[in-house]
Amino acid sequence: MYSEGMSTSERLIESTRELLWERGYVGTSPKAILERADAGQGSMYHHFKGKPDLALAAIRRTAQEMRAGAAAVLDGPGTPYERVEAYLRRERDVLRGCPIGRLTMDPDVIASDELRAPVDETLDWLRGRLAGIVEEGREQGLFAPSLNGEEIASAIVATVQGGYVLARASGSPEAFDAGVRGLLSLLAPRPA
Amino acid sequence: MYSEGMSTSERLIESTRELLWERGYVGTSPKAILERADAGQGSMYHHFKGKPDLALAAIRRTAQEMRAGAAAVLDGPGTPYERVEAYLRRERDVLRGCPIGRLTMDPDVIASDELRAPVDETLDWLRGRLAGIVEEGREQGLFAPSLNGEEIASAIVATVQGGYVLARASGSPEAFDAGVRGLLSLLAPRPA
DNA sequence: GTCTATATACCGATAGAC
DNA sequence: GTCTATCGGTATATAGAC
Repeated sequence: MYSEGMSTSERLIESTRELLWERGYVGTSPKAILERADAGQGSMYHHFKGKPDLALAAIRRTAQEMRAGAAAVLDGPGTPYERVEAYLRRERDVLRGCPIGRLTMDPDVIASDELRAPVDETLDWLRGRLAGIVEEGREQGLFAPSLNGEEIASAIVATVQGGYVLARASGSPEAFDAGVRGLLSLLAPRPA
Repeated sequence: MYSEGMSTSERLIESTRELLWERGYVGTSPKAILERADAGQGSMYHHFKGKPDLALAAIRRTAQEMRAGAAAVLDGPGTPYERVEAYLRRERDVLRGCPIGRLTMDPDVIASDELRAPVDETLDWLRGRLAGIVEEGREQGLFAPSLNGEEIASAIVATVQGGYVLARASGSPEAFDAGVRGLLSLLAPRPA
């Protein structure tokens, strides 16, 4: 399933990342992970303390990757509006949902401060980053002075996370795109 | 757990509704349902064909209830903006998440057209209802002519659904409320 | 580091007595 | 309608050989 150059522990983490994305924490069994990683029981319990420990490694890596991807867009060129737009219109595998956001619907993840931490930190970082960009745009007179950076940032991230919900419910990315277009139309910079 | 006047099949459905909300479909076992309903294996398989059949009854009822609750607010008095605001600011048990929306993160629900149908229909109905209200507001000159009812409606529902994600990630309703305030500030009617 | 064997509990369902 | 018994399979982990 993975390139030969990948260590067993790497294959375990990558398999876990995929399964957590597809099926969540509760829906992912060690057995399924081992089959996908082409590894035996012994390997998993040698490298990791158990399912929660392996999941934590997987979640941390996914969180890190998500941050890097978002940062690349948010640090890109353009006006604040253009950077927000680039983030919202960014190519996504919409029907697969957000590998980080979906974990918030997992009771065992929410019940564990350790597993929840990387999820919280990632979304919080994203909101903070967007809030700064919105504030920047407001100072430039691009956005109305009545807008609050933190609040708009929350609405932006929520629209994306909720867009996944709508898309998966309907089985089509259309609702996600509609929500993004709607938010962008509300956010459109005032004509100079 | 339930009033004595409730039939076994009613108790089974109610227990399933609670567990689906708390733990999702994958995370809910017949055993847990039976314990909560104070019923035996035999009762469940007498009244229902199995777990999917019972879950379907529970989901349909929850969907029906959610529609009725939303309709009560959306059909209420006030301008279109005020009705959208009433919907967004409506009291919610934010940290519990949406009992319908959360099902979209359940792989077994998404894999089954039958289980997914009530979820899809409910969110679709909600979007349609909100789209009508936004269109109404636009005709009244309350909202900019550039806005599209369907798109704004999608953004509204997505903000709510995504708000649950942010709240559950952080363990606090604050992010949900911030997103709602942000969206409302963007939507605020143009001064007449 | 990896393997196989083993363990206890639970999964979702069926059978048949009452 | 409800109960208990039973089923083959899986969940998550440990033990110990190699």
